This record gives sequence, C-alpha cells and structure tokens, in this order.
Amino acid sequence: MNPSQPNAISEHPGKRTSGARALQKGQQTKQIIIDAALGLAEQIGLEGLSIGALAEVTRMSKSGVFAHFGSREELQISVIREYYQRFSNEVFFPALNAPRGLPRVRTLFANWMKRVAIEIQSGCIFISGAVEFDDRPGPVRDALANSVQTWLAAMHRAVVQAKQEGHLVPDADEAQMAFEIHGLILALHYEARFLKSPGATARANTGFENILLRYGKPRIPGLPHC
Amino acid sequence: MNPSQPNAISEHPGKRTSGARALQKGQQTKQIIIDAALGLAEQIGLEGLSIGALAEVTRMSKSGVFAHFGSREELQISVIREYYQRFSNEVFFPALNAPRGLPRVRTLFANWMKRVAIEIQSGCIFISGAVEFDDRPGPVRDALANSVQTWLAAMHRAVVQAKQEGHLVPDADEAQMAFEIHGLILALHYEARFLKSPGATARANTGFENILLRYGKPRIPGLPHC
DNA sequence: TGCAAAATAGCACGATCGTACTATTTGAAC
DNA sequence: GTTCAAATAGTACGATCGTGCTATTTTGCA
Repeated sequence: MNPSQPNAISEHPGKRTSGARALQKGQQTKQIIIDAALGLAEQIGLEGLSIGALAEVTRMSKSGVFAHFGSREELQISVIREYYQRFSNEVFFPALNAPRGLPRVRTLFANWMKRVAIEIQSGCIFISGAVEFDDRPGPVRDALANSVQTWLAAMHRAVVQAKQEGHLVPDADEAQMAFEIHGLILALHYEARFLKSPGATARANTGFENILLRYGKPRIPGLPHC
Repeated sequence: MNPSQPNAISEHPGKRTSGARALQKGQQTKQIIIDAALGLAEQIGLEGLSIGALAEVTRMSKSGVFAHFGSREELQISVIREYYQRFSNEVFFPALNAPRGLPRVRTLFANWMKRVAIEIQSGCIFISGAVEFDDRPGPVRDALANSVQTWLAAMHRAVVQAKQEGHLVPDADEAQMAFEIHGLILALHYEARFLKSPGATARANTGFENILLRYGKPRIPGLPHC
C-alpha cells in the first residue's frame, strides 16, 4: 500500500538472512534514478524535475520511475539527500584531516570553492532550491533547509574552533565571519553562473583572504597570517 | 496582427492629436496586469507566473490578459522592466542626492538594504530570476541580466568615484569591493528569507562596515572612517 | 449618434503534469 | 521448475499550461 515502504530496507542494508550484500535490483535502479534526477535538478531546479523527463532519461516508464518514490515530493527529498551526501563527502569530511582551527577553516573554504567551481556549470540545488522553496512550506523545504543548516553549522563550528585555538583575534564574531564567507560563495555563484562575469572566482578567494586579514591573528605583526 | 503593436504607443505618449493625456484604457489595464504580475512573480518566481493565475487575480479572461503581451515571454520581460524601474526609483536615484564618494556609496547600500528588508517577505526577482534563468538562454534572461548588470555597474561606479574623491585607500580594488558588498546582500537574502535565521540584517550591516574598515581611508588613524 | 478600432471574452487545441489503477515481467527462494 | 513477491510497464484521468481563432463588448473620435 505505502509505496515508500521498500525504502526502509535501504536504510538497513544487509538486514536480510544472507548478511551484507549488494543492493537488490530495485535499490539499484532507484539509485540510478536518483543519480539522473540529481543531474536534472541541478540544471533545471527541483521544481523543474518532472517524472516524465526522468523516465525518458532513464529509459523507463513513468510509472516505473514513480513506483520507487510514491510521490514527486519524495523524489525531490531523495535528490536533496543525495546532494547533501555528495556535498559532505567532497567538502566536509576531507577537511577533517586538516588540523583544527584556521587550517581546517581554510580547507573547508577551499573545498567549498572547488565544489562551486563545478556548480558554476552544473548548478547548485542548495542555492536554486533556496529560491524555489523560500516561501513554499512543506517537507521538501524542510529537508533542504535542514541540509543547508547542517552544513552552515559545521562551517560555523570550524570557525569557533579556530577562535578557541587562538587563531583569531579575541573579539572575532564567529557567526559574522561565517556569514561573510557564505556571502562570498553566493556572490561567486551569482556573478559567475548567471552573469558569466570573469574573475569572480579570484574575487571570492581575495574576499576570503580579506576576511582573514580582519579576523585572523597575525603571527608576526605586519606579516601574512597563518 | 502583431499584439505587441499597441505597446509602441506607450513609448511615445502624447504622440496623438490631443497631446499629452492620460493613458488609454488598454494601457491602464496593462499596467494593472503588470503590477499584479510583479506581485505574483516576486512570490512564485518568473517561471511560476502563469497567465491563468494572473487572469484570476485581475478578474479578467485568460485571453484578455494574453492579448496585452502576445506571449508569456513578453509578459515576463514587462515584469522585469517594471521591477527594474521600481528598484531604480527606490535605490539608485534617491542616492544621487548624497555627495559623490563614500557618502553616496553608503546611501546606495542603505537604500539597497531597505529594499531587501522588504524583499525578505515579498521576494526579489533579481535573485530568484537569476537562479531560474542561469542556464536558460533567451530574451527573458537577457532582459534580466541587463537590468542586474546596469545596477551593479552603477554601484561599481559609485565606488570608483569614492576612490577618485580620495575616500578609499589607494590600493582599493573597486570591483572587489563591489563584489563583497553584493555578497552581503545575497547572504542576507538567503539566510533571512530562506533559512529565516535572525540577525542576518545586522550581520549584513556589520559586514559593510568591515568592508569600509579595510577599504576606507581613515580620517584620523585609529578613529572611525567617514 | 454612429462607426471604426481597440479591448476583452469565449472557446478549443495539443501538450505536459502527477498519480491512480491494473497488467505484465522479472527475480529469488524453495 | 514452480511459486510468490518485487519490479516495471501500460493506460487513463483530471488539471493546467500557452496560445491560436473567432466573437463580443467597449472605447474614442467624426
């Protein structure tokens, strides 16, 4: 009856008798569909995602695609989860290898910039989704907002740690710093992707260094910061 | 034959025998439609704009609305033009009363912030439209990009003048400064409208002061800038 | 007041959308 | 190989979309 029932299995892989095992057929195709849906959503937005177009891309029937999700909203949420997971794997987790404090903040920003550099071509559903759902309440909006909040909180936490480690000036406002960094990323995305104005990437990087000039504690006064 | 033909009249008001005069009936309703369309587009986006919904709001027939524009694209472009005009009247032109240089830059930013404060509730088609049309070429995208570019260029020009007036440090990069200001506005819109996170307005203002701390030439070293 | 033109309405079309409902095919355990 | 459930396909429905075409109403001027 409930079409989202089978999904529960995917959250407990290997629960079946034979222990850990490759995904069942249904889960495989579901993943294929989600991959295709993410690609589509990055270009035309979560709202532009249509099951018909998705069926065409995956060479399945509309109902075959639909059965995996049970509703368009569930499909959109699946796409958001997939994007969040990829974003985390590319931007967040690798930065944990960098030492706590300013080096990790630098690495997070660098990874973020790498991601955005790709998204200048492909599109970013954290940004496009925010615009599409900014006054459309519901589970899709909630899923998206939660994902974004989680990432922004992680960034903020890294800045807090940098202050704790003594890498920032004592009166540094961590939330303010995170806000300004977020602005640089958004301006880069806007000016590079929409306006196609050259040099935006360099300006985002320069902006980050400018932020550090203000908030970073100079190692030796007058010399570059760590 | 061509439904956009009557529009040509609006570009030359008063060309008819009786000299300057109130808008003809058709132009009046067209303006009413555009006003309603702008209100709708701010909430649900330029792509979400539908002639059916617009007809319902204005209590006209679909074809009655349609006849004024001849195509949905022309309607969207009319909305963009209307928005651009209002934006200019609220943000740009009033700032020309402020003295050239840093005071005018301050006024431009303050007016921009006032506008965004409203758009946190209503929505901003310069931002939502950028996301909707960032890889959808065509006349709508062109109209939108031109409007945005014009405004950003005006902001940039004000910064250039500020440097010419000696209000900025000699090595100030005007484009960089404009980029960072743009980022503050975008972060404010994102975090306030989508994430509904409190304090974003204050952070945008603080960010602007931080930018001036870096680029503004101190009147007396160690004291606040002009 | 009458007349041409402008403005608005009515209607129909093909397309696309999400999603029920039913039928068929596929896969895995016995 | 049989069987049963999972996976996929087929089909249809109502809604909405943009837009063309033809009527009807309203307007502005002689």
